[in-house]
Amino acid sequence: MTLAVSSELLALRAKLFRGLADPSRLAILEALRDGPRTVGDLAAHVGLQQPNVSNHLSCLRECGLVSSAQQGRYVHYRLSDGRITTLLGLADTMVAEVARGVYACTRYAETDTPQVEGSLS
Amino acid sequence: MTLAVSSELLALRAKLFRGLADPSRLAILEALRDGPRTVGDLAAHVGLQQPNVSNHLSCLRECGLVSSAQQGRYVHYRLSDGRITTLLGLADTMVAEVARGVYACTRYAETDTPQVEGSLS
DNA sequence: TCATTACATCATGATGTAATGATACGTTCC
DNA sequence: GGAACGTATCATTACATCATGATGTAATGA
Repeated sequence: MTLAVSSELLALRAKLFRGLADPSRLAILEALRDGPRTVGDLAAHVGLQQPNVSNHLSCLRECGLVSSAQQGRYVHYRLSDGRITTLLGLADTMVAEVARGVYACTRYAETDTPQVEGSLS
Repeated sequence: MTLAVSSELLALRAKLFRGLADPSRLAILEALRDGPRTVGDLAAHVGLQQPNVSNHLSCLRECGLVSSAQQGRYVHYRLSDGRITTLLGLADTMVAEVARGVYACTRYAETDTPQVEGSLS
C-alpha cells in the first residue's frame, strides 16, 4: 500500500548524486558556472589530465548535467540547467551546517583532504 | 586559475553527495521522512538485511544526515535536518526534468535496487 | 596529402565500497 | 544467572570506479 517512491526513481536519484559525488566533477561544474569552457581549458583550470576530464565530462553529459557543442576542433561544455547551481548551493549550505559531521565521516576515503580550517567562505 | 572553491570544500561536498548516492541509503532516508524508525523496522521496510541497514545508518549518522536515540533494546533513527528533505526534493525535480538523460547514463552500474515501499507523503 | 591540434576511447592497475554470514555487544524478561 | 531479542561490528568476497598512458578520431591549415 505504501508505494510511492519506486526503486527506479531511487536509482535515478542515486545516479544523479553519484554524478555529483566526485571532487573532480564538482570542480568542473564550478568552473562551468562562469560560462562555457573547452575541454583543454577545463583540464588546465582544474589541474587534471585531458583524458580524465574528458571522461568526467562524458559522465556529466550522459547524466544530463552538462551539454556540449562542437565549434571547429573545440568542444564547448556548459551547465545544462540553472538548477544545478541551486543544488550545489543548497549542498554547500548543508555542508556548512554539518561540516563537522561530514568531515568526521571516515567511511569514505579522504582523498587528499589536508585540513579544514573552518573556511566556509 | 583562481579556484573559487577550495579543494577541501569540494571534498566535503563530494562526501555529502556520496552519502546520498546509494539507492539503499536513499530508501532509508525516504522511510525516515515519515518519522523515526528502528533498525529492524527499516530493514523490513526497505527489504535489506539488518547488518546492511545498520552499516548504512552508521554512514548516514557519521555524515550528520540522521541521528539516533536508544530506547531500551531499540535504536530509533530520524532525519537530523529538514534540509535533507529539501535537498531530496530538489534532486527529485531535477531527475524528473533530466530523466531521459539520466536513464541513458550507462556509466554507473544499475545496481539491483532494493525493493522499496517508500511512502511519499 | 601530411602534420598538427583538440578531444574521445580503450586497456590497465590501484583503490574504494556494498552485501553477506558469522559473531560480539547490550538490554529485557524468565 | 541464563535465554531471547535488537543492534553493531568483523572478515570476506565481488564488484565498481578513478586515474593513467597509449591509441583512435575528427577538424584545421600548410
